[in-house]
Amino acid sequence: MKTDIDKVFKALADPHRRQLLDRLHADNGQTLGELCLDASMTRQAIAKHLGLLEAANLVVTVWRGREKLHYLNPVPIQEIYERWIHKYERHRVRALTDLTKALEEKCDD
Amino acid sequence: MKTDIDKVFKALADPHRRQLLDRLHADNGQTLGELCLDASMTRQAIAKHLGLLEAANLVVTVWRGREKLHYLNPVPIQEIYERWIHKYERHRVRALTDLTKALEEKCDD
DNA sequence: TTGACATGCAACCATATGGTTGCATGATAT
DNA sequence: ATATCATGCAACCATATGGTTGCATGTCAA
Repeated sequence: MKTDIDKVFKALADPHRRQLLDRLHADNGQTLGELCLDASMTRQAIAKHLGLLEAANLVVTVWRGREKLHYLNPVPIQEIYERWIHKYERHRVRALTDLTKALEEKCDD
Repeated sequence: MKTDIDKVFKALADPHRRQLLDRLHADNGQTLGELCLDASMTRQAIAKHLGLLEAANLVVTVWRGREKLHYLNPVPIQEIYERWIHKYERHRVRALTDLTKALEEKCDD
């Protein structure tokens, strides 16, 4: 079984999907049709990408008649930060000194 | 051609690779052999994962005799935050209100 | 010097992934 | 009512990905 956080990382791994999030970030609540304009792939391909983003809870959808509106959900991105990136930030300085020390020793040969 | 940031996102997409980063975070400068202990796959598989992490500049290596030491490089993770996550954080409240408003309208049917 | 040890390289395999095409379904507008 | 529009579903395909096995290379230690 995939963890929630794994689904989010996987969803973010594709540049097209990140671009879709960017487009929703610029203009929230777009329909599938709108998100397909000026795209270099078929509607079905984009619908699949949106499906993955939805499964990762990065996008939430609302039906309005026959249109499906797509909204950005910023919560999982925030969780990636808090549960994963943040801990590396805390010890960032130590990791960097480890690294530079190792690289210096390398040059002492 | 893959962008730098894309390589980092791709590298972070695999749970085994994130686990390797976690292990280096806990104990920096480990050899390949050490990183293979208690792992459920072959040395070669782990070496491939480390190769991707190195290509994404998330890990930097130093040779010491016949051993290869692996160090965590926190810089790309920080860049992911600054160049990508941060902008979503800034408009987080707006995105959330967009979302809840849309969900409320959905219930007004 | 020779054997053991740490790692690299390459071929190969199964499955996942990203994309396509074709058709089905349900809502809207005339 | 019916044609059109927005979307979903399913089969299919090529390539990417994650893993394996087998062998080669270079370093250390006896």
